[in-house]
Amino acid sequence: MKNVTLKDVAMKAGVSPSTVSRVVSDDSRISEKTKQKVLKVMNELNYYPNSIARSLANKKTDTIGVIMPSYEEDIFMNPFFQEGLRGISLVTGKNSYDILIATNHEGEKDVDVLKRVIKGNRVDGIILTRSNEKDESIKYLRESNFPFVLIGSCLEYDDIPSVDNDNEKASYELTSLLIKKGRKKIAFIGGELHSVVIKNRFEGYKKALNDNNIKFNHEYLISDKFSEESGYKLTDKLLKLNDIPDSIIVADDLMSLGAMKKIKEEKYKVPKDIMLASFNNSILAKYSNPSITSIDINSVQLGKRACEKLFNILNNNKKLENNKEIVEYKIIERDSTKII
Amino acid sequence: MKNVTLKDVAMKAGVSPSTVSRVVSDDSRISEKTKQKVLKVMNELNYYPNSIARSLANKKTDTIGVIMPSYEEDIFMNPFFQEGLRGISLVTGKNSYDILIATNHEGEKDVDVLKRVIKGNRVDGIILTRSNEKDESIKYLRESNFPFVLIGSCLEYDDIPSVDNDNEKASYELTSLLIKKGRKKIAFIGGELHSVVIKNRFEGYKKALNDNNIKFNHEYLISDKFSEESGYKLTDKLLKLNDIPDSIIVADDLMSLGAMKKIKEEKYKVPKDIMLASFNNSILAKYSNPSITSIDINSVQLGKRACEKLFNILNNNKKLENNKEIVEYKIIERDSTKII
DNA sequence: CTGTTAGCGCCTTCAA
DNA sequence: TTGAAGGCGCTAACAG
Repeated sequence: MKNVTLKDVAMKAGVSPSTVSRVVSDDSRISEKTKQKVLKVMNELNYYPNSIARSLANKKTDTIGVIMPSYEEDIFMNPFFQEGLRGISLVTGKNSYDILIATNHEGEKDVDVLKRVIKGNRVDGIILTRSNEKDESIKYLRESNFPFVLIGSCLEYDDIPSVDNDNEKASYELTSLLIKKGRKKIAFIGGELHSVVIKNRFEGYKKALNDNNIKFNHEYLISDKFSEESGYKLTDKLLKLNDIPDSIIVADDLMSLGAMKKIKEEKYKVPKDIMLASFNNSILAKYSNPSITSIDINSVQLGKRACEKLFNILNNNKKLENNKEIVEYKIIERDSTKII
Repeated sequence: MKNVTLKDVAMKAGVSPSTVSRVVSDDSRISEKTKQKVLKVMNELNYYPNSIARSLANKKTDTIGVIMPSYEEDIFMNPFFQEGLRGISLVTGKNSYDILIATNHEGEKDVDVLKRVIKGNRVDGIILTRSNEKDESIKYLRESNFPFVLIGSCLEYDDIPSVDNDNEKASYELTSLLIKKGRKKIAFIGGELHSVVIKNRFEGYKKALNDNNIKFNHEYLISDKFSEESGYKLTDKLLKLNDIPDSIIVADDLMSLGAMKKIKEEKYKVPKDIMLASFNNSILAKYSNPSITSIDINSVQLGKRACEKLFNILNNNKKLENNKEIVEYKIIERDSTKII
């Protein structure tokens, strides 16, 4: 069963293909009468435009590419990405766009995926969902001048359109909260250190210590992968120090669950012996026992704003809006930092 | 800066376009020598094929469509979809495919999205991530004879290529577990009742009751949306009955957290007063307090197998393999059903 | 093994 | 307001 083409519609309606094309793309210069006639035939024939052919002709795909972690990475499962995707899909839907999730083909590095997708004309724009130090993808996108928005921040360039929380400030506040509660031996557990988010959070932590005349103890900074298991292992290290911390800032809820598990196993009490404060405020933090104080980073909003910004760029709505947009965070204080 | 085309490569290499095309598609009937020559030029010119043009010419997009819940639905946030997507992306990557997430454009119903994507030639195949009773999407896909695989089951047709757990059996086992522990007043909290998964799980529950000569109490079956909040509210209803249940089967971890919260608020003890057993075994179940017995449905595997099945269909690897594939589940028993 | 010739289905000048 | 013609970049016969 062959697909109905624009030509078929044209024939049956007794008009030229270009006329039908104009109806499809809602061109104004066309009489209401022929428009209705064509629409009727389109309906009768159950015609749908071939979007591949359209894309080829007008160089527009009505698709944006979202770069997620590759399936091998633990972080793929972080609720953050799902929430961000939800925000993005809300905006793409409103703009009649769809989303392409490019996956790493055999042997492809992240930049290769980008190149293939962009040079292959598969998308009109890109959303990056995270950033690393000296990020190759950002570098490539910037140099190729392809429309994109970063969820996160970029350390090297100042002209990257991006949406992010003020992670440094959030971390500063979170650390200050612990200090206010009388804690001085505050450790920091992070995910991969080349990740910009982690760097920012670490900076805020260090600054808070500094501003409160607490000297930074190198033993108290440890980091590894972004997983629950890694939270567990890192905490184990902390608890084996001669001078164990009285509180921990953890860069992600998932990791903090691992941390909590280890702390309990070693018979320490949260928050009495060790306070715990974390980031991302996924549902995990709320239902942990004790519940975990966490920074709500509003991931859905991050995705939403990133996508809106991308559409602004695509539509050339001048870049009057600031390149770097900040989404508000909120400290959700829970039992893990409440003195009882 | 115009993109380098196949033609440019052909000229510079001194061969015809078709020769270059053959190199791109790794056609066998071409001499190693010219192949190398062309590859060299492709490299020099930094050529990438325009995949839109390819698709138009050969009617193949190297993309599969994954139908997720729309952004308005609470269930969008269920970890299940993220895990399934991870499994899918593993397989698409291996097959050099990408994933299109079609979003509901303004005013589009679910079937409309399907039609647009399929008739628009945007994908080679579709993966449906859930199913409802009298599912319009399934009906449409089946009738249009478009390659697709369902993660889940279909009640109406027997010839739908699908991958699913044996949810009825799983639920039967879970219920039997509670019965074995001496519970007789077992309630069932489900998500939307038109969802096939819920129906299956409910059937298993009922069958287990039946086989154990426990009469099914209609007051003990309640259901609503697939959210934490709905779990909370539904449990509230249960606890207001004259004869409150001594255990609850909950159709999803997220809901069971809501249930747990309500139970605690009303000062009942889990598992002593009320046992709780749930489905999906997301990390939430593990870290709840008390931890929740849950069925591990192996979502990543569901996604993976669904995608592999889809590729089998696309490659005409005869349908020798059974249409309905079952992925094993596992009961993970935790504190919420352990008598202490 | 390689080149030539037509399209794939649509959009976009340009002319009428 | 409409139609004709050419082209988007690539592939698929068909020759040779």
